[in-house]
Amino acid sequence: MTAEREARPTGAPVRRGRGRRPADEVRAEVLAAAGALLLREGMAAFTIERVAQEAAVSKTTLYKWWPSRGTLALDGYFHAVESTLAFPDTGDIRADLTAQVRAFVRLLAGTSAGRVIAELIGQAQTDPALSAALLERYSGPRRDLAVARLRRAQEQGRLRADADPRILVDQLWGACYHRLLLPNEPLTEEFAARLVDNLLRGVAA
Amino acid sequence: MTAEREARPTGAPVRRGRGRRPADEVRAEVLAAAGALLLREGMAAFTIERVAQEAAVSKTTLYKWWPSRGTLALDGYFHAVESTLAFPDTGDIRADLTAQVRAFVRLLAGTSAGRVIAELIGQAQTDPALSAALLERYSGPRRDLAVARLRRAQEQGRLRADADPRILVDQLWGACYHRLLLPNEPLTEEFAARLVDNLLRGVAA
DNA sequence: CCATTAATGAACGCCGAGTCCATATAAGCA
DNA sequence: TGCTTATATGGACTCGGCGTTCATTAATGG
Repeated sequence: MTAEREARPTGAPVRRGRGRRPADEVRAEVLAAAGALLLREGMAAFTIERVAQEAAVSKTTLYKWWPSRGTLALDGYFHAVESTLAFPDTGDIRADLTAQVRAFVRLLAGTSAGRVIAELIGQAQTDPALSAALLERYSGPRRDLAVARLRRAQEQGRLRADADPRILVDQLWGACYHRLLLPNEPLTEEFAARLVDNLLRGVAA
Repeated sequence: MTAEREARPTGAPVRRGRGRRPADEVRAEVLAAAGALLLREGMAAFTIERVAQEAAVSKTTLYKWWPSRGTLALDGYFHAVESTLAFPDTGDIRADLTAQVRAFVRLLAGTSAGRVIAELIGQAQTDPALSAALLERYSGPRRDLAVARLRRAQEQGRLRADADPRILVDQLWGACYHRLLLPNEPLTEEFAARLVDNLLRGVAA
């Protein structure tokens, strides 16, 4: 008697009946809806109830698969931006660093991803599950890539051997996060370039 | 007829009757309760309702004076820690920077202030009122002090004249915030010292 | 083709946000 | 000093999201 056979136009999943459904299908719909909602309206509007509604899925399903709002948001973000994890090595460490930090600044300041990342980091400060996921799946891997590239530069004698690559990462990307999260000063590509410059040349007179 | 004349022991304000009360008195009780709650249980437990209860004050009063949960928390934090804003100038820029960044790391990693600051910055990402207050009353003034000290070093010829002090601030304190907010790596005093070292000497081979 | 399995959806209780209105008290005035 | 007025106050109220429970229904496998 339930005559609910409508074609799904785009984006808006139709309400299905009750009962078991293929997990993959549901998961895909959830991630799509979560990512879209996140980029469109930000973390403030990103509520479990809202995601359930937009994905045409029950809250129970969400709670079954994701431990917290934050982790769901993180998965939605990854699904939406399809981040390409790579750190090219042209042999020129200065050029490579500058290119990477510039690209990062462009991502943060030029797209809606910046706000989302800021809100995810913010949410992580009071959401242990998100914090763990963020470290393991986002900042950790990126940090590792940068450290690896810096280590190679050290081996090639382009960088002082006694400089800790892990600390350099904080002084390059951490500085960008600083301007993202506490925006007293603007986040520009010129800023990115000067970060690299300061560190390589040193600023002592 | 209301026989409610009890001595206020410590910390726990007695319930008063209805009606107007001296604003200063109420404000002091609110800030004390807010600060204590914040340091004791963190931002997750810091709810308007909870503060109202612990300060023995009605929610209406809180909403009348503070635009958001975050700004109330910020005021409570300042009331609790009595931050001493100073940036000594001994003439030795390296020593001064190292001392300041070290002290900052000690504050972040060694006391409960670190968690609170992290949670405030986190909350600010989705709370415009807190964001504005944080920039104007916390990060802004601190940034200005550091920039002023760096400018003096430039005038004295200790620092390259073409280095932007504002960017150096990001590469020193921003790096610390990075390890605070995305704790993939530990936040130690040795880290603080090496931040200064890297920047002053440069890391190019 | 049917029995088993397991995800689903709706409803429920709880809690905190933010608002409204009658009230009691402090402040102002005579 | 005594009264009036102005205003902060407190409790009640609505709204919305969280997280859970339980009967239901479809997918799965023999």
